[in-house]
Amino acid sequence: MPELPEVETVRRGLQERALGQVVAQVEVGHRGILEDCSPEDLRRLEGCTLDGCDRLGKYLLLRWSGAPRPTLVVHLGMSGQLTFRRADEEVVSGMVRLVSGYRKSLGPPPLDRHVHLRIAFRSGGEMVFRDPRRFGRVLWLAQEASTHPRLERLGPDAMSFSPRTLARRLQRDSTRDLKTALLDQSLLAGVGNIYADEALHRAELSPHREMSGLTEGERGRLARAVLAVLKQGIEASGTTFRDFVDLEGHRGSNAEKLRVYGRGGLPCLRCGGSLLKETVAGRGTVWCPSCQG
DNA sequence: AGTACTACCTGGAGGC
DNA sequence: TGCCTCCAGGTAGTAC
Repeated sequence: MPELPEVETVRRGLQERALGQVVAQVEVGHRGILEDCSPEDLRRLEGCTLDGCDRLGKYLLLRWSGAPRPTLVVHLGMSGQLTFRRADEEVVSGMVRLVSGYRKSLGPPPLDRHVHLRIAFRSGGEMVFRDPRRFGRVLWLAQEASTHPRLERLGPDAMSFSPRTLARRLQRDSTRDLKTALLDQSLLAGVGNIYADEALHRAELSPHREMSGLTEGERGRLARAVLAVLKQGIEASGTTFRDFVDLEGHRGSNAEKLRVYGRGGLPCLRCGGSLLKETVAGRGTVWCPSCQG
């Protein structure tokens, strides 16, 4: 379930490893992941150079040189994996490994049924988007200045806030419960189910409380908690429960740091009470009724 | 207008 | 062992 820290992990990988790559060939597998664009649109990337990689909430924005400077927008959905390997690397069990002795590509193998986009580079490397559950999406912005309804709906990126400005932002919410508000990408972009639960636990606030009913102190606590859990997730290269991997196929290490998500029925690590798992805002939610008030 | 709920999708886990 | 059912969740669309 890639949320802001997982997407940021992939972005940093692209920044370090894939900038400057020139596209040789674009292949599309399942075209259902394409939104408002066609395989023919994506093939216009051929000859373009990857020269920037930004992130907005859970969306990756891959900027390419060459007029009119197209942007490829990628959302990893639930199970999406974006990986890159150089010509002198191979993929073993999903992980990118250096191969001894440079081996020129013998031509790409057929796409596995979960690979929906493969971008081969002139260097012999390639970038692959794989997504078994197909909740992921790829959007195509033909020009630098163009945008997309999905991006226009997003609020400010969660990591763009200071604790104080985030607390002020949260104050604008109405009577919705905290869990619902944190998941609303138009309020702030990037928080998903895992980090919402972690933030609420850290802030010692019940997911059922109303945002508009928080005291100023509680809102400040929540804002600091949101930023802290996201920061911790980024530092651990993301949370891998099942599918998430970074650009090189490595799992993130934040799962072992989670204090509530996936721990329903187990003792609370803060007070020892039993963690409750229930459905809030239509999502599995784990929290501690004895210390989250 | 603002809010709430459901469909989409597949692999893995658990039950029998 | 094998088959069936259920569950996970981000987003858009629909219903209210």
